[in-house]
Amino acid sequence: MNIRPRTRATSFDVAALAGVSQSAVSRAFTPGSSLAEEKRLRIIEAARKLNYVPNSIARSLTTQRSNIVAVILGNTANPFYLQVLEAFMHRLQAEGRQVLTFTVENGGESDEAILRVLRYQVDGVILTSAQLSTRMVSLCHDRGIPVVLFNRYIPGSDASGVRCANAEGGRQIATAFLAAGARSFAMIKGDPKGTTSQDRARGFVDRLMEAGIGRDAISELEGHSVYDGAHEAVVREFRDGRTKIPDAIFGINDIMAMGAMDALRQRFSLKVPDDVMIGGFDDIAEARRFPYRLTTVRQPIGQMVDETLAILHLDEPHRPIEPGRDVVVPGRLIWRRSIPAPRGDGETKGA
Amino acid sequence: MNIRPRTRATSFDVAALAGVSQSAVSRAFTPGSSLAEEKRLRIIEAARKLNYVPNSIARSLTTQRSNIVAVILGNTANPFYLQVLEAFMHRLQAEGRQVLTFTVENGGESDEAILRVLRYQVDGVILTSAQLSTRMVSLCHDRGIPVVLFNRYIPGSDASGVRCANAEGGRQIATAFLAAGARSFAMIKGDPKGTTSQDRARGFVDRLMEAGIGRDAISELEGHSVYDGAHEAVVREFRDGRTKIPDAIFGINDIMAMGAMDALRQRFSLKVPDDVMIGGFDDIAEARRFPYRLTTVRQPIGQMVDETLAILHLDEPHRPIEPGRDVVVPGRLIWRRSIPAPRGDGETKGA
DNA sequence: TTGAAAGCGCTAACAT
DNA sequence: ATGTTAGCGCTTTCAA
Repeated sequence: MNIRPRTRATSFDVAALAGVSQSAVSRAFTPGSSLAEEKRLRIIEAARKLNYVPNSIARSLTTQRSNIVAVILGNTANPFYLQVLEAFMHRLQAEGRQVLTFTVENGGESDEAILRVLRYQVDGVILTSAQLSTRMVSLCHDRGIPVVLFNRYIPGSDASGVRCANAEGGRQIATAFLAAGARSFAMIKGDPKGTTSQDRARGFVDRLMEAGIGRDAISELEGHSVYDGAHEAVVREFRDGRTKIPDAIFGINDIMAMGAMDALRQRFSLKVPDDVMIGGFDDIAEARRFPYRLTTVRQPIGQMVDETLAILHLDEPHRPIEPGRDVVVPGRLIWRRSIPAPRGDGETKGA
Repeated sequence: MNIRPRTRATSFDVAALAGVSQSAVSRAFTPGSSLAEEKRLRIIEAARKLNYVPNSIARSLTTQRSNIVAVILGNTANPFYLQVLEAFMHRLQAEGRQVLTFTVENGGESDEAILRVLRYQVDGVILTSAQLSTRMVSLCHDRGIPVVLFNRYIPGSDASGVRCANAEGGRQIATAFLAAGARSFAMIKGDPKGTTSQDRARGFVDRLMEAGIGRDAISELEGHSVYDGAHEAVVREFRDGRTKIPDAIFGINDIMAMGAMDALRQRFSLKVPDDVMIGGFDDIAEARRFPYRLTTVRQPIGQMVDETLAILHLDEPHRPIEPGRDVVVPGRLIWRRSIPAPRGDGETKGA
């Protein structure tokens, strides 16, 4: 407590104090390396005395592995992605890896972010809800850094992606609406450049049209993937009273469904689901709460995270990067209160 | 596109291609270093051809600066801290720094997290809502790494902290309740080890007692700083009908106020503010929305982030670390609907 | 302005 | 099992 070293102890300092060679110190901190137990203990003790902490930066320089994974977030306004970030942090931390976090504008280009994380020799890059040029993908792949898109895919790209069965999910919501008797619809779409929004909308519309619903009975609003965007879109669309409020509204993601729901109640004093039914997608924690109790398609975050990490194969750095895999996992419809349940089966577990 | 280098180009490769020395390449990527403009251009061009990206890991090894700041999150279930993380990411990214993110159990020990980020030679550590042993603080300070606690302080500790005027905020909520005519109260407290919760509660109680309210008219619930915790605490407390529901409930933070509000409405069919009034703290985005419209004390996140970064003084690595500063910034009461406004001034801007 | 050379703290052959 | 040594890719004196 008295002396302030002012400078960090190195493995040499520890070696000197413990009376061993520097490489012994290195070995003492490398699980699985051969070192006499007695010696290891002596080294650990010396290290403790000197407040020695191994320098991972130096380590990375020689091993060519940083143990750092970059997570680039494209839409922090959507709690879903924060939940995803949390899941990645937990998993990666448990494996002894570090997470370097980045945000880019909602749905914006992540090229600059990639360039920056590349400098830090990250072992892998995870991208959520952000655009990515193919040039950046090959830049990463050329240096042996796998890139995986979470909840996105770029057709024909070298980058792999993990996503939910979006079109199928859209269909599920459509089916639920139909079962509840809806005949006119609106959907609030998100980022027009993102495949996620497109796919969900496509599945939704396809299913409706299969049921004989006309295209003109399905209107489209732009909510820009955020709460306020959906809120404003709804107010704007129905404010003048000339546009009839549809029987059912599909928010392409929960946060927009919530924005729409609040707008409907606040500005038009409508009841959900009595006056309008609403469906969402994601199953974020917020949407499960009392004021919303949103019927939605749950994205299995845990499973998607697992798949993402599997593609990254951080443990086997030398395994070649598999190009352009597109892993899709099924979502699950969670019945809550925002769509009347067909045969009164009410709220499913998970509410 | 044809050749896959399989190995990253180094400054030597670039130097060779550009016909200059390796140090020239280094200078070309170091703003402010003296290098003929013509040469710099040639180097940049060669670098582009080789897809060269400077290796920050190697750079850090010599400069002893990593340009990485660690953010350790102690309660990711509270959106407030995610908002804080976002703010830090924005600010730090804009300055060209990287953010290494960590989560620890809600209110848990962050010692292990510190040890891990220390290995990466981070330039500074920001801690939100987590406990920290004084030993870790000196470990960091001894190596010249400043630590600052966000929204927390440890009396007598060497670690600096930035926080809101918590006690004063608690007083403001109490004053608002009193003005609205409340005479019986409950407060939902968070992490009992955290000073934040304690301070807010203290200010709240002090103010009430000054107004002649008896200590027995103020009950205390434990909400563990999370939505569900507050929800359950409220249900548990009032379920049997023997405990009278108070006039006003203070959620020590917004997310708990929301949980309480939902419990009151869902389980006891109570109206807010007609039957119970509710006050919060933080002013998170969720609490501003239609179903909640919570009257709360806004924490000026931007200002707090500024103060935090000022203490970190990342630009002047050699300036000594100022020990144990405790910066407190004032919060502001935001009137919304969960407490009846005294003279009908209703919703303040920011609703 | 430019290049040569000495490290930064560590790992990993290699030799013992 | 342990020590010696040669780098990892960069920055930074120091000379020229």
